[in-house]
Amino acid sequence: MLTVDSMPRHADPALPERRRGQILEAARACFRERGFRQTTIEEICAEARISPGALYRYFGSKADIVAAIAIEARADAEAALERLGGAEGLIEGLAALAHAFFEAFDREADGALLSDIWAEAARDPLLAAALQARDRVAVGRIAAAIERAQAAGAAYPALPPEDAAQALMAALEGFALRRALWGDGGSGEGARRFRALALQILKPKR
Amino acid sequence: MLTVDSMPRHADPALPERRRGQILEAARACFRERGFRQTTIEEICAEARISPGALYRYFGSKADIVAAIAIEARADAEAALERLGGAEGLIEGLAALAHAFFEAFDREADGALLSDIWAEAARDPLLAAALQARDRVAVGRIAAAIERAQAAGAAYPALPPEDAAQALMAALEGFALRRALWGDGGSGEGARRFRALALQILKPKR
DNA sequence: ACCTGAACACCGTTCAAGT
DNA sequence: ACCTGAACACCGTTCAAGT
Repeated sequence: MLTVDSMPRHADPALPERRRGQILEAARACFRERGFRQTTIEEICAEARISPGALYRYFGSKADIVAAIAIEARADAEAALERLGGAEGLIEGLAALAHAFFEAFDREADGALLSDIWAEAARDPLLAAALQARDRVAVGRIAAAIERAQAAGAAYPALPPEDAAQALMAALEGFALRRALWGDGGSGEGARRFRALALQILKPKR
Repeated sequence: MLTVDSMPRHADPALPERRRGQILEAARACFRERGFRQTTIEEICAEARISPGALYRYFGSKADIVAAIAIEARADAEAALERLGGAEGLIEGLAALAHAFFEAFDREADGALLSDIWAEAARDPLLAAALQARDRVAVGRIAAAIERAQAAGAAYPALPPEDAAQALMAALEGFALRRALWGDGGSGEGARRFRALALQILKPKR
């Protein structure tokens, strides 16, 4: 016989999102501690106080978990894109983007996350597409900012804005990788180098 | 009783090198077919016609095998560094380097090898150091070529030669990654972009 | 000295059973 | 509806035994 208490209830609609957050939080803690490959699902489960079976209800695979973390980290960094004005703010804005980019990956894990996500993307077309989509937004924003600066007479790249933006993003990732692999330059060094490059590419010829 | 035939013989001193080559060859074939992570040691052994026990006599781990392949691939690409003259040959030489770099990784495996090696290096300090050593040579050679070009009046980067060289290598790796992850541009496209960037960084101001 | 291949160890993932 | 945790599957690596 059904009592009020035994009546079927609707599931808490916020549960999935909460669980995902709980798992990502735990995973981030573990990755920071031991790196992506050395942490086991079991460890993430222990940290999240959840069973493997439950975890796999919310993420399809271990790779999905890293993907989610890496995409969030990039999103954080790319918030700096919103503040990208044209004209004189351009170089400073790009330097801030670089700074945010490096910071985000330093914070979320050691830099290993950066290369792990690329390795993962190389064999997961869905992840590759997700990264590409973010990249396109970034390149588009930077190119637009360059065009605004050009219109204001504050930048004269010989490269088309789109190509310049592509080169800047490629270099940004290259610098980030160097930083991750061999701690190239302390905290501000990568950002300083990136800034110098941006200046060289974008500043007006005399 | 010892007969001549049963007397201990000196081992073939060339055997280790031959075995390593045989294993690397087999591994390259497998990686090209299926990518690094999907190929198992067992498959490499089958391709090399050798047992797991024998394989582990010549390589300490699966990661060591990838490392050896990646370092060879880089060495191939960097042969272009030797041909890096100063003055007007500079830009063309850099374009050739980029071309060789992309080619080498296209050939050895899909581009996944590029990101796999970075991911591996992020947790293997020995590999990271080996890559860094190669990188330092490359940066040094490029910087020297820039200085020669400057002395000849053919290049006037506002950046110090060393910084310009670092930026070029970072961008080269960034372009290579884009290429690997989302096939950015066909065969010549990455090299073309890199060339345009080098020109922008290095060419004299008017 | 060099090799074989069965056994081991270690995870990522699944699934039958619980509430 | 959501969860548990034991079992499974798959590989990288080792090692006792062979030649």
